[in-house]
Parts: sequence; C-alpha cells; structure tokens
Amino acid sequence: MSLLTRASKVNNLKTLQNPPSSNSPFLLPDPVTITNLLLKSNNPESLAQCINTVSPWTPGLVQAILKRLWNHGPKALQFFKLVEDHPSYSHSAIAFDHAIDIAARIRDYKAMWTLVCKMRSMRLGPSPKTFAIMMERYVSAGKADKAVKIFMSMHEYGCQQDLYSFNALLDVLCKSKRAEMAYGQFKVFRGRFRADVVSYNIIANGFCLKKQTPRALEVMKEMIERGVEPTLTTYNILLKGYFRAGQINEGWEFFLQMKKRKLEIDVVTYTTVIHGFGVTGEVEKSRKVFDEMIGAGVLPSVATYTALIQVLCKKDCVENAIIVFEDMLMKGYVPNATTYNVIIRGLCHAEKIDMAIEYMDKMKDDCEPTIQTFNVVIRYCCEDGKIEKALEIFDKMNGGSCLPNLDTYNILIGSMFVRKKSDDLLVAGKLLIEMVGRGFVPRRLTFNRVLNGLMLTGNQGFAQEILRLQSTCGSLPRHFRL
DNA sequence: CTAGGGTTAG
Repeated sequence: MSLLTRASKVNNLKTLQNPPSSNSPFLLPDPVTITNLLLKSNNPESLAQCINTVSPWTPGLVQAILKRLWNHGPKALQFFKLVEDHPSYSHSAIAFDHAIDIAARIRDYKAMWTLVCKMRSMRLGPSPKTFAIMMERYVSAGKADKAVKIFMSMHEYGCQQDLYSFNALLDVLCKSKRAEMAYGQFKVFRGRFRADVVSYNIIANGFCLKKQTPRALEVMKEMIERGVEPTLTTYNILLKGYFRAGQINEGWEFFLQMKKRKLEIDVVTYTTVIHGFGVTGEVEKSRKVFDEMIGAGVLPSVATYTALIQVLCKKDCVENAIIVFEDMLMKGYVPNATTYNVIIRGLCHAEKIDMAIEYMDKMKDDCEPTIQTFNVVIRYCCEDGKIEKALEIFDKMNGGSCLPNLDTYNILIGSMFVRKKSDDLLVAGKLLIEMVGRGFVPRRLTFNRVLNGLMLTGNQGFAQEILRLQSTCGSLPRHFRL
C-alpha cells in the first residue's frame, strides 16, 4: 500500500484523481497535512516519497512547512534538502533564510554556512536580512564577537554594509543585554554609517533594557547635541525604561513632561503607562489612565486591552479581567494570541484549569494557540497533579499548530518524578530521546535525573540507551535556549 | 529581521 493511500485511510486526506501532469493521486498542497506526514516519515525513503506525492511545490508552501517544523530542526533541514531535488521547484531566498535560521538555532553552523554558500551560488543572497538572522543566532548562542565579525565580513559575501545592517547589528547586541558593546561599536562606526535617530534609539533602548536609565538619558542628550532630533519613539523608550527599572515616580513625571511639551502622546505611550502602573499594583491608576486616553481621543489597541487585562489578572482578580475581555469583544476588537495567553495564564494561576482549557478552545476561533499557550496549560496541569491531562495535551501538539519546544520537554520531564511511578520514568526517557532527535540539547541535570530514576526503578537497559544518547550530544553546549 | 507598548515561574 502506498504512503498516500495508507495515509488517506488514516487521516481522511483529500486527494485528487488524475492531476494534470501525473497519473497517481496527489495531495492537495495543505501545509498542515503535509507537515504531519513528514513528521511520520522516519526514514529518507518515505520522506522522499512523501515529497514526491505533493504537487505543485510552491515557495509559500515550503515556507509554511518550515515554519511548522520550527521546533524540529533536523527534520526541517532534511525536508529543505530533499525538496530542492523536486524537478518543478526551486528554493526562494526566504526559504533559504528560514533554513539558515533553523540550522543556526540547532547550532549546526556547518549546515548554516553550506546553505549560505548555496544561496550565493544561486544568486539569491545572502542579503542583509540573512546576516541579521545569523548575527542574532550567534549572539543568542553567546558568541557576540562572532556576530560583529560576520558583520565586518559581509561585503566578502557580496552583501553591502549599510546603515540598515549596522542598526541591525546594534539591535541584536542590545536585545541580548550587550548595550555597552553596542555603544562601543556605535562610537567607532557612527561616522562611517551616518548613524541616525534609529541608531540612537536602539542604543537608548539597550541601556533601558539593562535598567540603566541614566545612561539612556545621556544617549538622548548626546543625540540632541549632535543635531539628531528625538522622536516620540525616543520618549516612549525612556518612559518604558523608567517603569522597567522600577522608577515609577520618575516614569510618571516623564509622562507629565511629555504631555506638557505638547508631544502627540500616542497609544504606545498610554499602553506603557497602563502596564507600568499596573504591575506595581496601582490598578486604579491604570484604569484611570485607560479612561484618560479614551477622553483624549486616543483609541486603545489590542495591546492596550491586553496590558489592562494582565494587570487585572495579576493584581486584581481574573473575573474582573474577563469583564474587560468581554468589553473588548463587544467593542469589536479581535483578541490575539497574547491576549488569550494572558487570560489563560490568569485562569491557571487562579486554579481554574478547566476554564483555561475552555479558553484555549475558544481561542481557535480567533487565532492559533501558541507554544506559550501549551506550555502554560501543561505546566499548571502538572502542578495540579493532572499529569495524564498534561500528556494528553502534549500529544495533541504533534499534528497541531505548533510542536513542543525545549520548555515543553523540560516541564513534562520534570513532572515525571513526582508520582514515583516506574512507568512515568519510561515516559521521561522516551521524551528525552524525542527531544534530542528534534535538535534540542537537554541539560546535564535532566539527563542525570532521568538516568537515576531509571536505575532506581530497575530499568538498567533503558538507562544504558539514554547514556549512549547523552554521549552523542555531550560535547554540545549544555544550555540551549530558544 | 533598522527603533517604542501587551505573554515567562520562584
């Protein structure tokens, strides 16, 4: 029985008879179905067969599948390599960028550079965007120097260094809390790349992220001295910086100054203040500012509502948060995944897990549940002792909108020790094997806990298998995040 | 994927 006919029996796939250029039935190009088939294909032959079953392959389809395989790097790269042999398809620059991102994420830098070379030989890049991706990955792997180095060598790959890519470098450094390093680069190259208001804003935000508001203020002074006029974005960055650093009074004063100077306060400004006050417990002030913005004729956004809802969840009660949620629906807003995640987290926190799961179902009408949705619900199920329920939700992720990530595995494996059941440890071992197969590198602690557990429950054979697995990825960095 | 607001636990 062919892969397709077997699969169509199982999954009730839609098939077409007599397609234009083939005499076998082929799949309608639906990314969800194809991704699920790819996930089930455990050897190169069935994978290739699965790819040949689809027609036509388009750049959009390949991108959608790569996105779905985001948390299964090895499979994504395997797919990327096989689909390029398909006669009627040729990779787009965007697909290359995705694949490069994925290779870097699982720290397969050799594969990453191979892709860069291939991309170049096909004259599809690498583009400044490609470099931004690689710089971000190097920085998040703790290799900031390497990121600077590849920025410096961009031109050797036929990619022009310009203000855009320079700002991208600064941003990547700042977002990883390396504001000082970014500022160093900035001082050296600001003349050469003609640093603009965006460059200054990135640096100011970098200091704000490190809660160094005085430094951010200095950057703002410096830009004025050099004839670069701050924008509303600059002020919003500083405002957020004060709240983030816990300088509530300074934040409020800064907000008053902004109004006094007749800056056109926008929805971002208000949202910053609503959130800033709320998280310190000043719920009434939050609500007041919310009313004030409406009075001032500034329309709240979904983010504004989400901020207020989160504040109520954390500092008031989830019931009041739901009232605001309903109010936002009535006004015609469509909540997005962040809004739902905030409500779902609030419900979980109030130990209303069944209701949280109801909201997760309701969410599907407006947007897809995200990895955060699953992780929150799974985490609280586990904490509540509902481990079967957690595993049931976990199972639904394969074939759903997103695959489990490192956090998901850590949460589940961690909860396999609480019941002191031998079977749970077998599940933990199975999860460990699965996560390694998907390109994640478990911490040494995780390995040790599972190994000890298996030994204690008399599963020496399985423990040996896990030990062999550990040795295959022992040389890799121990901490692998996002 | 050149800048600002809303998701992460103890």
